[in-house]
Amino acid sequence: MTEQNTPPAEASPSEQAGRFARAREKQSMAILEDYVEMIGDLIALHGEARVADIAERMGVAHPTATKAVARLKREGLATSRPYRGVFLTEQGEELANWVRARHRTVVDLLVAVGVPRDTAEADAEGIEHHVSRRTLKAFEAFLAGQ
Amino acid sequence: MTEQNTPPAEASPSEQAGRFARAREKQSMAILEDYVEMIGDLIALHGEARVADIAERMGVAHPTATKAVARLKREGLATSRPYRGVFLTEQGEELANWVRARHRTVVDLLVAVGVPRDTAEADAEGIEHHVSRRTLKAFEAFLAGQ
DNA sequence: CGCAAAATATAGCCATGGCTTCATTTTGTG
DNA sequence: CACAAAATGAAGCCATGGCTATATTTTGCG
Repeated sequence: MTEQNTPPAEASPSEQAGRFARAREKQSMAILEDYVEMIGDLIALHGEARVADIAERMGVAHPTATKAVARLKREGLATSRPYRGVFLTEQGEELANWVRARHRTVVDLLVAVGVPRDTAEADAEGIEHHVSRRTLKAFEAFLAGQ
Repeated sequence: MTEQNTPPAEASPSEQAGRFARAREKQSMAILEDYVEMIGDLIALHGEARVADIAERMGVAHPTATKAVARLKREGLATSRPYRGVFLTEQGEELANWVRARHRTVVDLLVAVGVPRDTAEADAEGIEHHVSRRTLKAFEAFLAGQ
């Protein structure tokens, strides 16, 4: 027994089920978002995104990055030709910009409430994907009122 | 073009790779944590956790819940006998308490920075799994200093 | 007490996102 | 300019976490 916690109370089963379902949906977007942002960064940095660089920075083997790119293409977020670099479609670029902005806001908020910068960067990598527009708005307002 | 964002800059490739790898690890713990917390809640509420209830509240089909329970047993977090309810081991209970406390803290922090309560509840379901101990400490300190 | 309904388990399918291994194409250098 | 090294692609494996469909066991009620 570590602590005494307030027992449940909570919401109705179906409400709760919906929350979990939505959290799972967001998770399926998360990897897509990560790759899109990464590709955007690499293009900004090197003029193009090579599969090898994507893989290295995502911390995965290249075939994994290749598969991810295939999925991005299927979703209309990226384009590529065999043995050439990867590029973002307009839609992909928009998503990358949005994701990058959200990432910054999340990090800034964490720092604003006292989280050390490097911890904030690390945690934001997972947190950001679950921050809804509503919550993001609240974060922005809070930061503005600092 | 939606916005002009600061280009990358960022951290070294290997640092970044490490962050993504860690975020992925946390993700693999997330579902485990969700189920453990849910089982703890149901036991507090009904004296036992039935597979059917777990499935309903998690918003999944029962075989999915059964599989999850099997994994929890493998990990030493839960026990069960065929056609009987599911219970937590001591380790499972500790985890459930910790997870529940973290969830509350995350919701409270979101509310404290201006997120509407129901949005906070929903987003917390995904966010909480990526909140490190360090960040949690910062959240607690911030809430205490309100 | 027996039997139908409800709960649980089992089997087998699918997609995802990792991986390794091997083939192919590009690249750059001697 | 040829060829080795590097980059990319293709194939196939594994675990996870969903699902449906089908068996089995418990349970509760007439």
